Amino acid sequence: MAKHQITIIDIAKELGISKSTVSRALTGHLGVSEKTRKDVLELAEKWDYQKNMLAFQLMSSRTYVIGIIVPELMTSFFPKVIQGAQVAAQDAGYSILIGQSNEQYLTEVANVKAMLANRVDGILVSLTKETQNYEHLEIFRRKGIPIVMFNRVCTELKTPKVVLDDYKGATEIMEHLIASGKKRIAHLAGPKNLYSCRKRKEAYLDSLKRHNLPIDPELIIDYDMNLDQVKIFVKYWLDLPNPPDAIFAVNDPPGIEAIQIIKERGLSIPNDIAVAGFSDDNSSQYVEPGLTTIRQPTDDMGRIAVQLLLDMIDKDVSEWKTVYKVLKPELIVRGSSFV
Amino acid sequence: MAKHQITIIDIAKELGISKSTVSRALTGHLGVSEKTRKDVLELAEKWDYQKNMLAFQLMSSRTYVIGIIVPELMTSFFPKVIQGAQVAAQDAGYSILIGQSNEQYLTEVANVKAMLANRVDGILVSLTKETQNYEHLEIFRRKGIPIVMFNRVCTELKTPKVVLDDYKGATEIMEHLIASGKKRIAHLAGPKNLYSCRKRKEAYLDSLKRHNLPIDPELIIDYDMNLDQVKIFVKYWLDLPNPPDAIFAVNDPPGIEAIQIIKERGLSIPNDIAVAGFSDDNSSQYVEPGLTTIRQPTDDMGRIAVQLLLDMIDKDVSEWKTVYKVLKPELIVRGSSFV
DNA sequence: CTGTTAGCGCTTTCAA
DNA sequence: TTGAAAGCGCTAACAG
Repeated sequence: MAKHQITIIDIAKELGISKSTVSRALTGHLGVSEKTRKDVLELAEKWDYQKNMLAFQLMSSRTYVIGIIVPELMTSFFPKVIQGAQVAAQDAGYSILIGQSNEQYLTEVANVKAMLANRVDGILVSLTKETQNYEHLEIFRRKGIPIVMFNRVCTELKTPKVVLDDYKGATEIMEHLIASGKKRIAHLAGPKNLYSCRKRKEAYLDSLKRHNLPIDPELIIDYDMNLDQVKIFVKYWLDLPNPPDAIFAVNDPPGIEAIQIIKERGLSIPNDIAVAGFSDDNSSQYVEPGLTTIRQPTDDMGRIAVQLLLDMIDKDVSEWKTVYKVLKPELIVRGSSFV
Repeated sequence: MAKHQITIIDIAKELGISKSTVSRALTGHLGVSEKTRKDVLELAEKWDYQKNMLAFQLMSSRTYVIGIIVPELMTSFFPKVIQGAQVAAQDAGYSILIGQSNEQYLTEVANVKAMLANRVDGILVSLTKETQNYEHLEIFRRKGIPIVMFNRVCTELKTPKVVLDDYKGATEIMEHLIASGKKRIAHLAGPKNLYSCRKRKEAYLDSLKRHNLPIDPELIIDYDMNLDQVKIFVKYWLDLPNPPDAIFAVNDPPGIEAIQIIKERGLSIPNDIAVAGFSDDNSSQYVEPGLTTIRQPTDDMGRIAVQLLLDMIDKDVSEWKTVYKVLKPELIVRGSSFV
């Protein structure tokens, strides 16, 4: 490992000047003669000099890196949010360090520790479905490192959050299904500790009440995001003496899965059973029929989360505000609920 | 910004001992009294001490970070490879820094520079569709930082590569289509500077020749991965006096798009026209009919790439071998080509 | 305009 | 078993 990374000292030696002068020339400071500056820049270019950020970060105690921890990258949702975040971060001179928790609490904790050790200037977090303890995130506040939650947030932490108006989105789905004449709507609910899933379920229940439709406990199943089980749940519903005429899934993957199963049974979608999901996954437009869903403003979510974070960086903990930013959902009606 | 990150000095001060002793206790070195070790560890735990990796990395000139640069995260392919890489890296005590080049050469260069500045111990790269100049990657070799290419590789760089046997995969697709009785197979080819796309095209041409099928230039269109244009190309083909009876797209997104367009025309898939893609995107199983495609062993690809990289780290540049690892494709036949 | 010094937090000598 | 000093590469402060 003959890692010969060029340093300021190398350049200084070659040019026979002091390293501080080289540093000044490189950072574009005033007070360097035109000739010296030119010599330094030329040699740096020729030798592929790259500032050792490690050293710079160590002395400035700033890394200009924002950590972002997401539960998964398989559905298109998080990659889209990351894209939005990346653009905003880049504009402000920050890089993004991505951590993937794979929906596991322990991996999330490990990611958090790694980010802490790497001295990120702040982190954006979207929780795993398992996370119920927030000790690992509270450390950030204690250490004065800003943290912004997005999408998968929790009420226990006092910190800015960017979320979709899940209640409104779910209500739009329900209103749409009910307006289509559906009366026995089943709900595949998400993990109970995810706030957004609770909100969606709440909207489901409230919508039924508002329209004086009966709430049948048989039609509500808590789904822990294990796709393999969807088949069992949907078949259970289809086999009921009085099966549902619509299924509102907490997000798109199980909605897509449900469509497959219903088609296998030879039932008609949406006439026999309508299906709706949430979050507009890439695949949802391609299923046959297309899956009715809620589109989230992913770009905005990433951008706003970064902005909130940048606002906190440089400010004292005492000045931090716990903004709660709620974004608007957009109903996307496709063939799974509408002919 | 009252960032009060606990340091070894803080602990040393509190305990009234020297920082070197604290360091020794923390790193589990011998030659520390039981009591001192216990005191230090307890206080560290109590105060949430996190080693400042920046400082450690600066002195050890090792970051234990592997950079991975991918062109996009929207299709499920790269996230899957990353997942495989992440597991392998984690097992070896490395973290992964993800850079997304958005298929833009300049962004790729910027990513590379950022990784260099952050002193990653090595990088995995999959090129953008635009990349034709490899100067930014050659720097790594000069600096003694290992680099492994995967999926989107180039012949110009002497460095280990992990790729799918694109020629074989494309041949399997072609053999399958031809065996299904298709005789006028169109090919939506990928960007010319992507080696894997050239190989797929080569297989397309060779397969036609082998079966004494005519090669019609009208049926070969170079597609620059701009999805919007697919509509134009496919319509052009459909409007030919003698339209194709099958379309082999260089990857899945345009294949899926083609299916939509053909269906809009009221043509039957696969009877009138069969369609095939490449890489088995998540969405491909959900289109109607399902898209015939080639599955890549994404997990293996990520894992092997990391292994090759780790083999190079610590070794001198002179010992680096330019392994060329070729993985086996798997043909996935779905309704778009088979009834 | 340029050189010298000190220090970011850590580990690793070398001494005691 | 412990402490003191040096150094990783950089920049800011202070002299000259």
